[in-house]
Amino acid sequence: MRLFGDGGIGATSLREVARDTGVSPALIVHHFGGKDGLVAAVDEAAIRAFGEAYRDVEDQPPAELLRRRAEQTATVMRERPDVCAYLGRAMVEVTPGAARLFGLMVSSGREEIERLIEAGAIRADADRVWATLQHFFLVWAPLSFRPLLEGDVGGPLLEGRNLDRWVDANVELLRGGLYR
Amino acid sequence: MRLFGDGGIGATSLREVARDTGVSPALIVHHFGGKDGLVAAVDEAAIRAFGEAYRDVEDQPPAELLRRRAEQTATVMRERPDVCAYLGRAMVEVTPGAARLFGLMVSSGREEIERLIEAGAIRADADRVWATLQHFFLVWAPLSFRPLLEGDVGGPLLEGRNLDRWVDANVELLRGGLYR
DNA sequence: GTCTTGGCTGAACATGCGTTCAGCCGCCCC
DNA sequence: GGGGCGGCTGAACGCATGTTCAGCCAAGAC
Repeated sequence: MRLFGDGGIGATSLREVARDTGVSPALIVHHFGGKDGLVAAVDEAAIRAFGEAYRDVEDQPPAELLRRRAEQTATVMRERPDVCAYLGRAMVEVTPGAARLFGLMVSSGREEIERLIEAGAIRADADRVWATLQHFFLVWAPLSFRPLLEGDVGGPLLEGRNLDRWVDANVELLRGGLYR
Repeated sequence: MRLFGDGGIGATSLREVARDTGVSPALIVHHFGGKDGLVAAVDEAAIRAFGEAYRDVEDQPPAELLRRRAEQTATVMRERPDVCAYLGRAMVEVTPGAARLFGLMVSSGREEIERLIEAGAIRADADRVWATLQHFFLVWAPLSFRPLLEGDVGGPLLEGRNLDRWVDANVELLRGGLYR
């Protein structure tokens, strides 16, 4: 997961993984059936690790729910940067598991938005599809653009106190916009 | 550009490009000095094509400026989907040119945000760094996530009338938020 | 008509890839 | 203590990649 996340999935060879793990390439094939199998296993592990952060989040007031979601992602970033780096890559390399996860997040996000609109917590004239995607992008783009962020913005934008600032910025943007 | 945008830069071989163009792989090497040179040339062409859409946008009222930016990107998506597909890929594969472009967009976006804050058009307590990145993500994420969007959401989300909806959704989110 | 030039190619090269497979070797059962 | 077994490996395979290079061949100069 760490190697795939750092170097990209397609660009990381089985031999690299084997060398890093201290086993032979043949063993990886033996266990996982090939590189695709390995990717599928890593997908599953990453999705499980990420999904665990999203337990018991129901029944919160809308604004708090939003903050909770962002905070949970920030927590995963802090505690399992490898998982986040991997999922960010997997999303843009369109791993089967990542596509599944995306489908899940979009459809459940969509349902939640519908619910929030009905409850009057979100503007009724909001575009349901794009509102869902905006939520997704604001949370996930930092993961997928991480190499770019760290390479050019410079600082460790996705660590420490900066993550709190990121959560705050997202919550404030979604609550009240940026312009006045 | 089209092949790199569709299949990814690292995953598209020189031979594929040669076959599609009707020349020999050796000619590409002869002209561009190798695959890296070809990527650099495509980078430059894409950045130029994309940059041309951003001419003469100064001196607009803030809210209109925002809309103009989004509309210009939407226009490029409509007229040069190849450029957008390529740049979306280049951003996540961190091509040298894409990193340069990202640096440029972030620093100029940052300056603009400062200006808008001073002018009172943006909340003074906004986080300058993250506000810049939010703008960037909302505009660029659809480009980089395009394969995912089309694969899973289904429809041609980045075509026709959907692009207008995308622009509207972004403008409304940045102006007034989503929740109330 | 001949010569020169330069765009362009086919064939080959070294390298690295994912994968296969015969077989080693330490562990557990009898 | 001997025998079977399964985790694990080294070496090889076929293939695709980026790159090199000697040389073809049409076009322009004289």
